[in-house]
Amino acid sequence: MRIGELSERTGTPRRLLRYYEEQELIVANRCANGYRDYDERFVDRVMQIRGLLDAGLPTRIIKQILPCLDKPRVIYFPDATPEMIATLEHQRDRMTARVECLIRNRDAIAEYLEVVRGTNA
Amino acid sequence: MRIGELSERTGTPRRLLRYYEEQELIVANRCANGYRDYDERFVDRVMQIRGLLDAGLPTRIIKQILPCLDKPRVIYFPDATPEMIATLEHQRDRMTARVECLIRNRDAIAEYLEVVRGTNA
DNA sequence: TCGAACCATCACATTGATGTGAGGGTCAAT
DNA sequence: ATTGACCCTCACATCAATGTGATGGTTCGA
Repeated sequence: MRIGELSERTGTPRRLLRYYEEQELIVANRCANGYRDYDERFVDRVMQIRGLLDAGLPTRIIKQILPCLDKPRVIYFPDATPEMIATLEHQRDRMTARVECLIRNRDAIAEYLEVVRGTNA
Repeated sequence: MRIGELSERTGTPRRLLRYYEEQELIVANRCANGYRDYDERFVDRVMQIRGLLDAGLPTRIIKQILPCLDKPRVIYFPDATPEMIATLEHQRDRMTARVECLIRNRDAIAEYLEVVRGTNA
């Protein structure tokens, strides 16, 4: 598929798909005429990127963790340098902290909503 | 306490404490000489702000949800307009989505790390 | 062959969260 | 009274993510 379809199917502006490519989060094939050519897997991949961006991870970090998230678990051990592992562990812990913070605050919001609803009902 | 102490105790640059005030996330008292004056509660409050920012929420949204997160649950119903409630519900759902995305990806990272560790052990 | 609807690159603008520094008060200790 | 360590405001700079538009090539159907 071309960039327009991927854009529609992921709800992502073309501009951003090109930007993600520039940041090396995705690598598109090119047709003979220079058009980008994506296969189905890019839909999930792009949604994953958007979710992570939305959750506060910068592209630089996403680029580092994406390669180890591929579905058919293919691990290229050459990539698994000690530094890489340390980075991943660090990011894993940061994500856990984020999750806790989000849950804590979301629950507080939910509780507030319930009190308000209960009072107004 | 003054801004320097709050900065140290929260690990937040003074610049940012002033920025949060400018964005109306916090409102500092002023001493006679114009210095900002914070009490203990600002420590938690600032950490909460930082956590939410780190989790990808913009100050504009944080400003909206903060008032309903105060510990001694004090609900000012004048604030609880239908729009406000709708906003809160929307943010609550977005936060849930973020949590799910983060957990999914964090677990994938953790799994990767375990496989790598297992293989190298 | 012409126009619509794609695609490309390039470049400049904006927004939000920050960094940094200038220019200048306050205050406590010397 | 001076110095050092605070504080103030203001303003410009930066960075990442994103918007927007200029300029031009490709494809396809009327």
